[in-house]
Formats: sequence, C-alpha cells, structure tokens
Amino acid sequence: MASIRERNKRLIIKTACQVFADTGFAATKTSDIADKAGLPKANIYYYFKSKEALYRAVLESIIEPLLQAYSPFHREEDPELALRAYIKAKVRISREHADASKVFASEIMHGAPHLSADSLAQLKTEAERSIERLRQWIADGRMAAVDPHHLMFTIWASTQTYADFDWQILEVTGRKKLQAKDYDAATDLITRLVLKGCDVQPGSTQDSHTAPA
Amino acid sequence: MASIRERNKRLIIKTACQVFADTGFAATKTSDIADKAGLPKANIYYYFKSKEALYRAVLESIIEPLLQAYSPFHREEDPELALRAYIKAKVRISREHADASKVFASEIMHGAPHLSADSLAQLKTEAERSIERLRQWIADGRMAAVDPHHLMFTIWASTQTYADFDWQILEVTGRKKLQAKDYDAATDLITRLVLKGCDVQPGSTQDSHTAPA
DNA sequence: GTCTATATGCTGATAGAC
DNA sequence: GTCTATCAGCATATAGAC
Repeated sequence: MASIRERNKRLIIKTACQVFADTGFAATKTSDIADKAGLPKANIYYYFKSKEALYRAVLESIIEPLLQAYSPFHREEDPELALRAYIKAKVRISREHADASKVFASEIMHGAPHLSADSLAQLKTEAERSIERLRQWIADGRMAAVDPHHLMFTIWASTQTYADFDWQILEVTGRKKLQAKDYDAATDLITRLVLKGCDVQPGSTQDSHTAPA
Repeated sequence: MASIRERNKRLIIKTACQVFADTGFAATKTSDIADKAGLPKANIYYYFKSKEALYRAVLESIIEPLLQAYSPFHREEDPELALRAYIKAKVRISREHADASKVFASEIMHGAPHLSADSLAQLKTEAERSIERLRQWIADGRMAAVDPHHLMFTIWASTQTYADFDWQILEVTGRKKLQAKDYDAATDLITRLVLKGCDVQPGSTQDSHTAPA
C-alpha cells in the first residue's frame, strides 16, 4: 500500500500541475494549490522544500512520456509507420498529460530556466537522433527531401497545440471539452499533412485511431 | 515631430514587450522594464496607470497584424494563393513581431484573462470567416475534404512556433539567431505540407520567398 | 504528520521635491 | 515632465503547538 507520505505528495503534485497549467508558475500562489488540494498551506511545505521545488517535480513528470514518444523512430524501419506512431503518441500526450504539457510549454517558452540540465540533454539527444533518422530516410529516397528540422518543429507544434492552446481550440470549435473523436480527427489531419507532404508512400496501415495498438 | 509623450510611451511599450515576452506577465517586475528602458520606475507609472495597463497595451499591439493576416482569405479566389499568402503572413508575424507574438501566446495559453472582449470578438470573427471559406472550397471540390478547424489549428501552431518556442528552435538547430533563410525554409515546408496534404493543385506560383509581394 | 499564527522580504504603486 | 524616497500589501516560508 502507498505510504501516507507518497499519497500526499502525489495529491499535491497532481493539484499543483492543474494550478500551474492554469495560471503559470509566477502567478500561482502556494495557497491556491493548498486550497484546491484541501490542505493547509504549511502542509505543502512539509512535503516540498519550496514552491520552486514543487514546480520542478511537476515539470519533470512530463519528461519520461516525452522521451518515450520518440521510440517509434528507433523501433520502426518504415518512415510511414514511424511518423504515424510518433504523431499519435504526441497527440496522446497532449490529451492524457494536458496540464503537464502546458506547464512544460510555458517553461520552454521562457527559455527553460527551471528544467534540469539532465532532462534537457536527454530531450535534445532524442530529438537529434530522430532528426538523423529522418535524414537517413531522405537519403535512402524513402521520403521527399524536406528539411527534417522544420518537419519536426511542425509536428511538435501541431500536436502540442491541443494541450497548450486548448482554450483557443474550445473557443473556435464551440466545444465544452475535447472528445476522443476530436483528438482522432487532429491525429488524422496532422498525419495526412505530414505523410502526403513528405511523399511518404501510404502503405497498408489504417488511420491512427482505428489501427491496432 | 513626435511629442515627448509619444516618444516615451513608445519606448516603454517596446521595452515592456521584450521583458514580458522573456519572463511572462506575473514574473516581470516593473523595475525590470524601467531599468532596461533606462528610466526610473516612477516614470513608467507616469505614462501607464498600472503594470496591467502597460501589459494590455503590449497585448493589443499584436491584434491588428493578426487580423490583417487573414486578408488573403477574403482577397483570393484561389485556395492555393490564399493558403500560401496566409502562411507567409503568419510566419512573417512570428519573425517581425516575435516578442508581441509570444506575449499573445502566453495570454491565450492561460485563457486570455487580459484580452479585451472586442479584440477577442474580432479575432474569432476572422477565424470563423476563414474557416467558412475553407469549407466552401472543399464543397466546390477545390481542395480535399479535410477538417477545416484542424487545418487552421495546424497552420496557427506551426507558424506561431517560430516566435513562441524560438529558444527551443535555436537549441535544436544550433543557431544563435534565426536568419531570413530559416524563416523561408519554414514557410516552404509548412506550405508544402498544407498544399499537398489538402490536395490543392499547385499552380504557377513560386515558393513563398521568391514570389513577388 | 497536521495546522495556526507569524516573520520576512519583495514589489506595485504613490507622494512630493525638483 | 522627471525622479527619490517610501508606503502598503501580499506571498513565501517557518516556528512551534498539537
């Protein structure tokens, strides 16, 4: 069973994640987090050394999913499968880790002043390996000679946007909350633009949301 | 000639734009802005009622360019020309109004708590009109039946990213500062993905950066 | 491990001399 | 129109009882 310590830390991180995503690091008061978690403020400080330490815990929680998302680039031999799976994984992160994604985005926007050097290095390594893989596929004539850096930036941006700018997307679509079919439609559109845009020959695989896991 | 009042207000807004983009609204101290502008802090308050009023002035400065960018959707009859021009205009905004773009993005990320209802309504109207235009082109068989909302989200995200996540882009590309050719390459890639992805027949027009204005 | 009360420092904003 | 000195309020963080 989870110790009381673990249970409380988890509750605090989860709540902090929501509040930091909503209002950003600087504008967030530790009392906001405490109130929302149903705890007195001092309790936060019993489990976390400082507001910044809590923020870093939230921030680091998204690193592992982001690193994992790159695995199709190592696993797949085929650019179509790799790109499909990567886009799908990235949209899934925007859906399943929406708040942490937003905290991460805000951090990156301001030059990542709180992100650990280790996390940064890992993310950079994975990005570079994946871009190298794209370069190889291009050299092998398996996709068009697009700029692999810019291709990555477009994939990052278009998938992240469903977490980062969720408010805007809800406004424009008139939805109250994004549904599974919305994320599927997003995945399909982004996948379509990328595959057709890079002249990747469509194989026998299905649309992302109908494909087997 | 510009009055001393106008000149100072402009200097303060320009400086504030940089600082707000760097550190965000809440984390920015008015003294940071004053120091960077070479003025005593009280001078800021002589020209602007409050930190928030100054922030709103910065925020509103990007609205007009953003609204203007939609004009190709009204001007052009041809989806190819409209999409090319819109993407080009959006990348140009990310380049020429990088700081204000970033401030705007941060504001949208947190649900636009400071944006005026008027600006919001105008932006929404333009977005909806443009999406309606896409829908018409699709109905007329001039482009593939993609989801026009998601297409817009991808265009917004992929063009904005060059302002919002400039730090990340510099890290990954190893550049010190983005050059004209980088923005051109970005425009070309995004345009390619969108046009090929939507089965828009490429006409006689050139790549964005070689096309006549 | 929990929580109340409080100290400490910082920042937005202003008063008032020049 | 400019600037120094200062205030008032608020948020982080802790002391210490339970």
